[in-house]
Amino acid sequence: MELSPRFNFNEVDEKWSKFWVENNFFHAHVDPAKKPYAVVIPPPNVTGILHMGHALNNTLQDIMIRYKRMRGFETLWMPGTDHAGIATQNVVERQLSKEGKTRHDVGRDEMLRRLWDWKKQYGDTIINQLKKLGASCDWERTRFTMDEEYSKAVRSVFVRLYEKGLIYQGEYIINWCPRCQTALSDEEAEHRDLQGNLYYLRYPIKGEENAFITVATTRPETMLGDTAVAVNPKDKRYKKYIDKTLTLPLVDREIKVIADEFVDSKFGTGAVKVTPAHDPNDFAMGKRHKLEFVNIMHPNGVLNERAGDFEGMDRFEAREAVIEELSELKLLEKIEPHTHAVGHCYRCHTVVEPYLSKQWFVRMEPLAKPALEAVRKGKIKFYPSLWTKVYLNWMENIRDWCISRQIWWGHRIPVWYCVGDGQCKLACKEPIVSATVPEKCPHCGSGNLKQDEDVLDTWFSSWLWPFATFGWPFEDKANKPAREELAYFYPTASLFTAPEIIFFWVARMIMAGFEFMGDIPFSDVYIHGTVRDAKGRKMSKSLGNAIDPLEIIREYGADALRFSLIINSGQDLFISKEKFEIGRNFANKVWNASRLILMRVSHSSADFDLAKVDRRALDLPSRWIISRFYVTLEKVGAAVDRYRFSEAESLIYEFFWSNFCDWYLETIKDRWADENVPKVALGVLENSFKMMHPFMPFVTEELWDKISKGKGALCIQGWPAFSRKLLDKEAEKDMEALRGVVSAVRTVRTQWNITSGQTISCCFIVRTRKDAALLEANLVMIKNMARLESVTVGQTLAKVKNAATALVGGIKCVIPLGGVIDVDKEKKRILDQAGEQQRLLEGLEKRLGNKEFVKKAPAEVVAKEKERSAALQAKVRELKQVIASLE
RNA sequence: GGACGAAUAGCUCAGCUGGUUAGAGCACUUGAUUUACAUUCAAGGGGUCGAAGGUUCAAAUCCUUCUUCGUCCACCA
Repeated sequence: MELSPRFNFNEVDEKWSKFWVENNFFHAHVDPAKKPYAVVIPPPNVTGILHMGHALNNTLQDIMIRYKRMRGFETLWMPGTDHAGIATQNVVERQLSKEGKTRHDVGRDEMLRRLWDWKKQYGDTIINQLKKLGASCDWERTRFTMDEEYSKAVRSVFVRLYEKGLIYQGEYIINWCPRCQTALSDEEAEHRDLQGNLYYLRYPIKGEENAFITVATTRPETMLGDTAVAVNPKDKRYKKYIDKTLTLPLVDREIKVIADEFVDSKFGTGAVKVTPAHDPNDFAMGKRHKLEFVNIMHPNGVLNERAGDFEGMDRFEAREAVIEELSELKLLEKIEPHTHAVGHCYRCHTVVEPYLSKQWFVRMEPLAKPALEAVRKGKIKFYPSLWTKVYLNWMENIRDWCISRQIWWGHRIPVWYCVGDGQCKLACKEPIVSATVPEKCPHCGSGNLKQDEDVLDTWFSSWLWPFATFGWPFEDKANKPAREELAYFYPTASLFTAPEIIFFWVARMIMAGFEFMGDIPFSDVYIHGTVRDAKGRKMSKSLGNAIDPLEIIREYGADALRFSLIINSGQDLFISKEKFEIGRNFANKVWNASRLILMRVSHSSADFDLAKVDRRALDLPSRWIISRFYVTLEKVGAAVDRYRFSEAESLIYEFFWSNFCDWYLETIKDRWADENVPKVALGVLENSFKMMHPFMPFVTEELWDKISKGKGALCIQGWPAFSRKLLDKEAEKDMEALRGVVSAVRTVRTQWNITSGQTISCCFIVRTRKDAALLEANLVMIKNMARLESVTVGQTLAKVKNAATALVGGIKCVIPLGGVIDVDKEKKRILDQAGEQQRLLEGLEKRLGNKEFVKKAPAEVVAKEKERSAALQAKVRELKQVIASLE
């Protein structure tokens, strides 16, 4: 069979991703004979296009899922997308604005129609891209957070929590995005340090000439909504002013000086302006002191009628204007530069406004309790474990969750208000909370009901993902199979996500799991690093530093993308395009090694069972490579089990490239006619495909298909079985010795600048029969690997003039070089070597002479050191003799 | 302000429970190639393991302090 000299991933990738899906290999079902292993995908936004973060996240999941599938688990990888309320609405609003319209121009129904159209047209984009990556999801189950069934779960959860008293409505200061014109949760407001100013404003004291209290603020425009000035009751400077009346400049409102412990006397002037409607702390103070709440702003950030002359100005415009006017009135004392953290909308990056409005909230403390316990007691484990503390710290200080959003794309809040038809009584003011559309008001019977305008936070649906994707709460009683599936696969096994998602999603899923399923949603949480550019900046479209994974797939192949990402994924990844060469080169190496074997080996050799072969019939390199394979297999499995994916790949890389290709395949080059050699080569290759498949599914499936046709698809093969008996310690040790000998000869070759045209011979001088036998048995291999013309093995120290020498273990290589050798140079080299060994020996002997060491160190350490010392002594002796022979 | 992490070759990092002469990839130098692969092979140079103390027979590894970076959280107006 002919293979091209390059791995043409372009011809291969699509073929297999189609093949896997068409053959339904990834469809999971209840199988009592198998253990379940389920992972739910972090649902990407429907607006999403695959970026490096997705590529990393999904490759990790795919490795684990493919690995577990091969290990005999019934694996389910549940895919789907998230409706991403604000993000999606923003996308469609941008389309609208190209037509010169806003969502309010077209109205809610038309806007929703457009949103669904958009979803139908583009919503599968990222799903298709995940298929290109090789993700082995159960695609039949692909869910969307706004599927009808899923939406039922969301409404049901709202009603349940409301009935439990865990959902309430109230007027509070929330994070408001004036551009999106919606409330945001605390997590959705991203704090960034901004260079701003601290403005010192003077508020005149009523009835006193030229007397002021100076307050400091970063947002001077909010002074228009001030309803008090607060000082610390212990602050001696201000004691006399407490309860005095001030005149609020520009709006001429009379406000009181109040005393509140919250005020930090050391900051600013020690006196704080209090704006209860525009600042969370002031809001609390306002409640404590029963102050008036003056809202000076429209939802779009433009000042309203309460702002007097400033009405109609944007908040930042007003800031300038207020300062200018106060300055003219000589009421601006000074301006100091001041850096402080300012919240930004996580979707559009507009500066968030603390804004007073009526919203729905979830009471989190009761939900957090079991979720905290589960992690504290280790029922849920984080990998790496350091994230445990981050999680616990947040959960211990959890605050209520604002879940209403003033947008249209999402799950509409299942609350209705009785508008009444004349006969309405007081009771009808109670909202009607119902999972289904109520027909009439339960109090007055009126059918004139109006649903709450708001929708729910996107995360209020995604926190149900691990069970709502199965069809929970199964209101359709006939849906028995789905119930069984949930019972079988829940709790799921592992969750793979990025650190910034811990609060948004992971913590909330754990809470929902306990609240609605009475159990953890998953037992392991693997937190992977962030993908950054070579300079360490986050990859982002706006920075223009993003590398498109699809471009890498086109140019280097999906396996190259996957392999390169994972081998760099120990912590945060610093990625540039060249980083993907390692994966491309490795996939190509796998391809070419297979090509070599295919060119020499007939397919009948494929039935060779590595695990059952009689080792005694094999040559040393074959025994060695089989043992190396099993050592690697065991370590790779252990690494994946511990979520150490980059380590697993390094092991594979080292084994396949440095051991199998560079040594084994090289040693057998002239021995394809031997009985066992082709079988071992093919056997190791086939088993390597299995071991490598979770990491590089495409190239391995392609090669498996070429080499092992008839055994079925590689992706559903069993993981090679391991047992200690398959290891061959002796072969490993012997082969290491011979590799050292070969390397030593090669070094001498390079050092003496011996080109390939020149043939040299080597004499090995050994002390033990065992070494002699080892060399004799492998002379051909050594000759080939070290490119030697002739080799002899002797047991006496030959006195050879003009010879380069090298010592490996107990074996001395003597290479007569005739005229090429510069005796002085060689002498110096040997002397240097001897000096170094001597130093090592002295250090060792000092340690061995230390009674404490001999007494306290573990016996095997002492034994090892003694052995080493003996070997070093022999070596030093040898080197001295070599020098003598050069005299 | 709090919490957590990192510092090892020019660069990116591994080094897990203290125990051979601290490793890998990239980059660099030199050489090889009618041979499966130049997306290759071989050989080499390059390290006071951030600093200072301490514990120990033994420290890159454990402890303390410091320095420098990073991440997350937080209402200092």
